[in-house]
Amino acid sequence: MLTLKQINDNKDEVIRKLARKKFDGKAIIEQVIDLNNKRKNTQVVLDTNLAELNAISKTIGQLMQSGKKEEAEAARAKVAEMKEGNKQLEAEMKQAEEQLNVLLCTIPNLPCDMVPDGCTPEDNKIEKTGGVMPDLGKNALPHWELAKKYDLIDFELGVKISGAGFPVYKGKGARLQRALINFFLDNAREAGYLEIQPPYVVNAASGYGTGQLPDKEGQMYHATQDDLYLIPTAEVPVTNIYRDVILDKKDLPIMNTAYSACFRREAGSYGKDVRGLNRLHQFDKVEIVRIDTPEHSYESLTEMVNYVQTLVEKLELPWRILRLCCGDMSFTSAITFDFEVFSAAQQRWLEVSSVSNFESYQANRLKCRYRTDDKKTELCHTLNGSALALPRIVAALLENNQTPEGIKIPKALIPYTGFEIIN
RNA sequence: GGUGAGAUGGGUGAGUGGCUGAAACCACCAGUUUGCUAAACUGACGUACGGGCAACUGUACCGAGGGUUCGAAUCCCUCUCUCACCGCCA
Repeated sequence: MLTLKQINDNKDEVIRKLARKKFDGKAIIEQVIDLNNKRKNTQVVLDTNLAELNAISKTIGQLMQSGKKEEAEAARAKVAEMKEGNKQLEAEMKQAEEQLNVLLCTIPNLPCDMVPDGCTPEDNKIEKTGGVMPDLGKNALPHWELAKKYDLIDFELGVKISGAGFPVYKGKGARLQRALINFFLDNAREAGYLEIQPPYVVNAASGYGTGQLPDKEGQMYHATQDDLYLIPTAEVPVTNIYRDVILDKKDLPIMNTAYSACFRREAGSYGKDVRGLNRLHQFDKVEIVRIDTPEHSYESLTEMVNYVQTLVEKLELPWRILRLCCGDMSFTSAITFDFEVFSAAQQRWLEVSSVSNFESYQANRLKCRYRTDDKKTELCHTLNGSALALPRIVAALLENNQTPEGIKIPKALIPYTGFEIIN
């Protein structure tokens, strides 16, 4: 969430930036500022009262010890009535704080100045493209047909065991999954990321820390008996490592990577958009996470985008980078670059990565801070990106590399798969 | 699942009603000494929200929430978590 300081100091700018994100913040920002002022005024009175009470209590102790009973009793009576008023003030403080918190949670992050205007995916800006579009001729098969033909993935079997959106990978299909995970993790490690193996279920505090809760509760599977949530991405457990932590500046940027299975309920969509591997309830992903100083976070973002680019290049897929417009970005993001690869049989671009800088928005909820050179604490910036999500990569690999002889594995991946062709 | 013990500052750990925002030690930071390093010595050393131009200062926080009391880390209640032993088990 935004900080009160951000809102107080730059009210008009905040409202203007929120408007770019199609969020009418005028009323709510005014409300936040009023509420905060009210809270401050109440605190001044309450603190003064408490200071007086503390002083009197101390006096009573001294009077008792020196045996001045009557004076002590008199002071006691005085204190009793003061306390009543304080109860009221305390309740007001608490209420104001709670209301503030609720309001702040409903305000999205501000888009940074480099984010283009716009509302819909059509307004996203194509930043960069690369790779070669394959020419598959007339009889190209979509990946779900290829998966069946070569017995790589069994969607119906998944339905039997779990439900739609839980495919069963078999044989070279399963080995391809494992190869990609290792390939991505090894690359991340070589790029300087520390590998983490996080828990796949998290508590409510973690869900809140990264912003899945309280609003997007429905997106996560919830194990109600133990009140734990299945993670929708490794971002949740990994980022929460740094919840309520004050980092040393010399340890920044923190660079973590983690593989995890990801679980998403995602009710709603149907049809060809969700056919095959395009959208699943369970999928595999390697995530990269960075925690950095505000001064350096945009350099980190560039490095992350460049790193993801190396992955799609090594996989020899046609790719493009989109700079998302204000309206298409997530609630918590300040700027987002999406990576898409072209899936040639479906003839469509598939999103395989989303790299974002959240600036201090997430860190404020997480209370993730670092110590500046002058020993002050300041909120960190958090960033993350997929590197990469497997299913759509697999879809594109299968479709783009199909030949009459079989499906060819890109060179960089062969050491990981142990085979060069699926036939 | 059963039984017992516990939760205090970056760490170890003292503290059973006022002199404790918290001893001591370690770590970290600044300085002195010293060819360098080390050692030794001196000092500083929690977080948040306020007030003040500032020096500085108020309040809250000893797992969380409530209660008793003029006054709670300390007493009472509830919850959460951790550890140990037993049982079960990958």
